[in-house]
This record gives sequence, structure tokens and C-alpha cells, in this order.
Amino acid sequence: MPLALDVLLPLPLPALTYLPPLQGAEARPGQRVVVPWQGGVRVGVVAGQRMVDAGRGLELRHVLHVFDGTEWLTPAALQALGRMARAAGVPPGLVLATLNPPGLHPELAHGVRLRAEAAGVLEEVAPGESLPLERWLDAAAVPGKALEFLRQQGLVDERGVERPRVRRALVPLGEPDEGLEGARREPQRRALERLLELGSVESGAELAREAGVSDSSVRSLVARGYAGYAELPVEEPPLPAPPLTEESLPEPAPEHVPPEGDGALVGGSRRERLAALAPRLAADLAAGRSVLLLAPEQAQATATASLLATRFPVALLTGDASEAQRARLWRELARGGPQLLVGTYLALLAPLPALGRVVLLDAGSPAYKLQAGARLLLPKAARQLAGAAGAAVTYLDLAAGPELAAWVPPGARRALPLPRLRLHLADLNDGGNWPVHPDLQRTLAQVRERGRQAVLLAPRRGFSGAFGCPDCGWQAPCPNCDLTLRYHRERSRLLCHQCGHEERPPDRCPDCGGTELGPLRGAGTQWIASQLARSLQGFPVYRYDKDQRDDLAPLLAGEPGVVVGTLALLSLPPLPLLSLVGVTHFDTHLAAADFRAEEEATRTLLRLVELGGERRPLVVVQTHAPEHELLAALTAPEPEAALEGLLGRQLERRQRFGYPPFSTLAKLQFTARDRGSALAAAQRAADALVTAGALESELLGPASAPVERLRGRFVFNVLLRAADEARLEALLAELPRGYPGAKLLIDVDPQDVGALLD
DNA sequence: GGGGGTAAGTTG
DNA sequence: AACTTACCCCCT
Repeated sequence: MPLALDVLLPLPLPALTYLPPLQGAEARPGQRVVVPWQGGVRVGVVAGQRMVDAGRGLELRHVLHVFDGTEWLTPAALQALGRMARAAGVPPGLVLATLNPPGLHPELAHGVRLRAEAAGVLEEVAPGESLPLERWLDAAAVPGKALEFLRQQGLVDERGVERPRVRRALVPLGEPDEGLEGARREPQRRALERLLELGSVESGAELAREAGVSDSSVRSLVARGYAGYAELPVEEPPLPAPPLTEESLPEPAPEHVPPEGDGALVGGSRRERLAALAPRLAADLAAGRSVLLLAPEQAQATATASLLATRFPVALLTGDASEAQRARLWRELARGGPQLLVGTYLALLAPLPALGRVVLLDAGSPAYKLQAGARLLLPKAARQLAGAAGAAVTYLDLAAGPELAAWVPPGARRALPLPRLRLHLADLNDGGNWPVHPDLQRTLAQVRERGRQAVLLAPRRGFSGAFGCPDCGWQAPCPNCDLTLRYHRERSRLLCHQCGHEERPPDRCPDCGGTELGPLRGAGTQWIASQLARSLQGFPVYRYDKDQRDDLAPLLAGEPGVVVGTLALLSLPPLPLLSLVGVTHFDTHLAAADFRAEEEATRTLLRLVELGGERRPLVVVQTHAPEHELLAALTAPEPEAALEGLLGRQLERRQRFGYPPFSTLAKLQFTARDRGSALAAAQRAADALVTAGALESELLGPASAPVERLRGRFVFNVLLRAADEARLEALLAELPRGYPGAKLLIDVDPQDVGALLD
């Protein structure tokens, strides 16, 4: 019974079995290893050890190399990884790839050494090939088929080692001597002297700039052997540090400090919430425990780290850092003592010693749903990690949503007073001056006069939601999706925001021949920005969406101006003079096709207000439904009580319909090139689930997706609604494996389910 | 008969 | 995910 290792590769696969390395170190769970993979080598993480049957063991291959002693993933992280995979209905390797710890994609050198006996075999499989024996060679030197054959015969040793990172640089190769004397050689001598001062430069052109000489002088210097190119090791990058801030954390009232165990803190401003959290963090550190603080977006992680760094040593881990920086930080975290780490999902598996608490900042943010890979919902993944590590979970949020109410034990919720909104409703039913209501126009004029700043949220990028014929109502459709094409006036193109299809706007209506074609339906960022540029002459108008991210440095430095953008605005750092927030079409948010639309709309408003930092900007909301209960609650004299009442009604509704947090959902999305295959696959899955005992209440659909055709594929959904996670896992395990002609995508905890079904 | 595209199967 | 094999269409 040989010992075998389960190795996780960052690929959508279960753990694969390898034998321990032939010589040298053993490989323990959590360590990084190099393993043979499809004729090459790759880096994986040891997930576990077990015994395998001897017969089976013979066909397995050996781990080629074990990276240095430290555990790259902690036992708790490994355990949580397995739980996340089971809960999400995906292989654990996909979870590893999704959370993307650093150090799994180094440049590897794959070395092979042919045994002496290999000579005869080589002659047979690769005639004419002459290769040195008993010496390490690069694997690429051996023809692939021959290598595979030699491997089966046991005639080759293999190794995988990290290729040292090098950079090509121009370095001095000699001292200035008589060859560089005289006026004609003066530039070359200057260049060489400058190069000796600098030690090395990136390129000849850089040296020419540095020394103030021509490119050709440098070229001659190199040609005459005074300088040359060399491969230098890349220095370790400095650690990413949170930027300094002038803000500070106030002293909190003791009743606002979240509890030592699982708990929550809602309300107030971000600064006030962090201030109330600080004593808890101090206590954790003093007790020798690390704390992981997770933010939904890089900007929030960075801003939070800056504020906390005024009190504690803080490490920051986000996608802003390079892979090499993250790898270095990872190593240092594993070696260091208890500490605070602030980061995005990329920090979830970080090897913090003695993890005692996970803090979820902005806990209900929809940005916590990862849209690629394993489609994890980060708060759930964080709970699984905390469970495995024996750590507490603390939730911070603008306001309590239904999920938070369910996650936090009764009595463990602390609340700061909600910021008072100065909210003005601009009734779009009054008509007039679309897409900017006269009330919003008037307040914008005041912002200009006072030299302040404003942000305007538009429902989409581009100029308009559609392009078509005002006479007969024709709208240009996407050929690949069941959607209208969006009109981008600046580029004079029609674009599909789903599949990327692009075409020129037609001159005539293909239906009625009309020639008055133009923008139709909802106004996008381009439309609003162009209208403001006209009506606010001389006032800077910026745009911030996926198409165009204007440099907002002047605004951040306190210059006046207005930014028009999509929800991308929510990832901006605070604007120092923000005095107006405009929502140009609030109904879009209320009408979103999800049962969480109302909570999302509340959150969006409060987050926009937080862009003002400690200032409380005026909020102007354009809507056709000014009497909506959500808007009434936000403008109530006691918004805390009103929102709490709203929360109660939301919870009651969710319970009545059996929606989260009173159930766990999974969306099974079937796609195929033809409609029949997609529907048949969805039906096959539904039938299999019924056969396996799924209740009528647990199975919704198959139903065609809200957009029935997307990127040239038809989409049908089956929604699973299980009482708890265990039941959902059991149902997912009953799904058939293959669907001819169709693909299945499993999305556990989907965030775009549609309106409440009954 | 084979290039180019898509779909399905495999990876230890 | 990355790679290989199987298959189909169309063209020489």
C-alpha cells in the first residue's frame, strides 16, 4: 500500500493522485509541488495524503519537486476549499483557480535526464536524434512522443524547477580608456560614465536619454565592447502599502463595538463603523489572533486599509498588487505573527497565523458575488473559512438587509444612527427636458456656481438603450442575442453590450423605409454627459463607465466638476467637495429582475451618498414612482425605524415564498446552439431530479431565461430551491453528467434569479 | 483527401 | 484550462 498525494491544480478538476517525490523531502498538505502534467510540468498544492492499492500505484507518476518548507495554504484554508467546492457543485481545483492564490503560475524549467539505456530506445522512436545521456536537458529538446515512450519505459528522470525571474539589462563591460579619448568619442565616454554610475539600465535608448547622447553613440559603445546586455535577477518588489491618509478614527461609544463572537455593525459612515470595530481588532491582536478584513472591491479595501493603518500595522492584498508582490506578501504572512490583513477575494486563502476573525466590509454588497470560475458568494465562502479555522465572523454594512438579519445571532447586531439623507424626488411624470429633470438641472447649476462637485448615475453606458425608427417603432436588434443594440453616438456605432456585436447605424428603417432614425429609450452616460456639457457651459463634465474612465484626479484634488457614470461610480474613492448626487432613472433599479431589487436600490443610494465621505450631499432622484415605499422610508423623520419596518416586510415576503435566507438557491443554466437541445437538456435534468425525489416546491422550471438567446446560444434555466445547503448538495449530486449538444452552468446562490415566484 | 471549424473526451 | 481526438463541411 504505497502512500499517495492528492494534488490540487488550479484547473476545473478534482484533486489528482500522485506518488511522493522519489528523493528528498516529503510533501505535506498545504505545500506547493511541481507535478508532471500533460507532457509538461505544473504547480499544484497538496490537499491530502492517503494510501492507495499497490496495483493502482504503479501507473501513477511522482511529484517532481516540493517548494520550500512553509505551507502555502493552511489546513483551515484547505478544508474550507473543499467545503466551498461541494457547496458550489464544482471541482475543488476550480475553487483554487477562482481564489487565485499567488505562486501557482511560476515560470518552470522542465528538465529531463535520459538514462544510459535510453540510447537504444531513442534510436528506435526518434531515429537520427542525438541527445546527450546522463545529463540534465531542457525537456523541449526531446521530441514529445519519444519522451512519453521513454517515460513509460522508466528510462528518464524528470525535474521541475522555478526559472529565476530575470530581466535583460545594459551593463558596463569596461572602464573608459584611451579608446574613448578625443572630442569625437566624447559622447561615448559620457554614456559609459553614466552607465557606470547607474550600474545598469533597461535599454540603450534609456542610456542615451540618461547621458544626453544620441542612440548611435550608445550603439557604438556596445559594438566596441564597452557595454553589453546581461540577464540580471529581478529584485523582489516592495510590499504594497496602504496609502497615507489625513483622516483619523474617532473614539467609539462602547455600545457600538461589535461582539467578540459572530456579530454585525450597521449604519453610520464607513469611518464610524471602522472606529467602532477598532477596539475589537485591538483585542484580537492582543490575544494573539490574526484578523482578515474582506472588501467587495479594491478601492474599498485600499481606503479601509488606509484608515486602519492610522491605528495598526496593516497588510493590504488586492489585484492592484502584482503577482510577485502578492507572492512575497503571502510568504511574509505565513512567517510572521498575528496581524491584520485587508483585501479582496484574493486574500481569502492567505496563510494568516491563528486566524481569529473574518470581517466582511459592506457585507451585503452584490460585488461579493464572483462572476467567473466557481461563482462563489464571498460572505458564504468566508463563513466556511471561519468555520474551518474556528474564527468569528463580523459583518459591517450600510444598513441591515435580509441576509444579514439571518446570519447574525439575535442580540449580536450593533447599530449606529443612519446618515440623514437630504433627498429630493424629481417626478418624471411632470415631463419636460428629458433626460435631466428641471429640478436636477437647477441644483446642478447651483453646484457650478458654488464650485462644488456632483455625481450622476445613469442606467447604462452609451448614448441610448436602442436605436430605431420613431415612425413605425422598429429597433435595431442584435443578431446573436434577444436584445436591442445600444446606440453609441460618439463612435457612431450600434453595440450589443452582451456579445460585443458591432455595426453601423442604418440610414433607412428596414421595415417602413423611414429616414428619421435616431436614439430611442433610456438615456445612457453619453446622452446625459452631452446634455450637461451644453447646459452647464464651462463646467467640467467627466465620464466614468466601462467605455470611458476619465482621469478624475482634478476632482480628487478638490477641483469643481460633475461625473456622469454607471454603477462603476461606486468603486470611486470619496470626492472631497461632493454636494450633489443625482440618480437619473431610479425606476431601473427598482425594476431590476431580481427579488433583491429593492435592497439593491437602497444600497446603491447609500453608497453614492458615501462618496461624499463625511459631507452629506443633496440626493436628487428622478423617478416615475415618487410614492414608492422605499423612497418614503428613506425620507421618513426616523429612517432607522422606517427601514427596519421595510426589512421586516422583506423578510416576511422572502419567508412566504421560500427565498433566501430561508432557503438555498441554485440556478442551473442550460445553453445550446438550438432551442430544442437547450430545452431538452433542462428537461432531462428536471426529470432526473424528480426521479431522485426532488419535491415540487424544490424545482422551478425549466423556463427560458429572461433573455432567451445570448451570444448565439439559447438559454433555459432550472431553479433549485432547497431548505438548506446539505439538501442542495444532495440534489446537485443527482444531476445527470452529460447533456448532448448542450452545456450546463451551475450557479449556487445566484444574484439574478428574477422576481419572486410562487 | 485534407484544411478549418466545432464538439466531446481526457488529464494522475 | 489545456490539450487531443473525432467529426462534419466544403473545397480542390
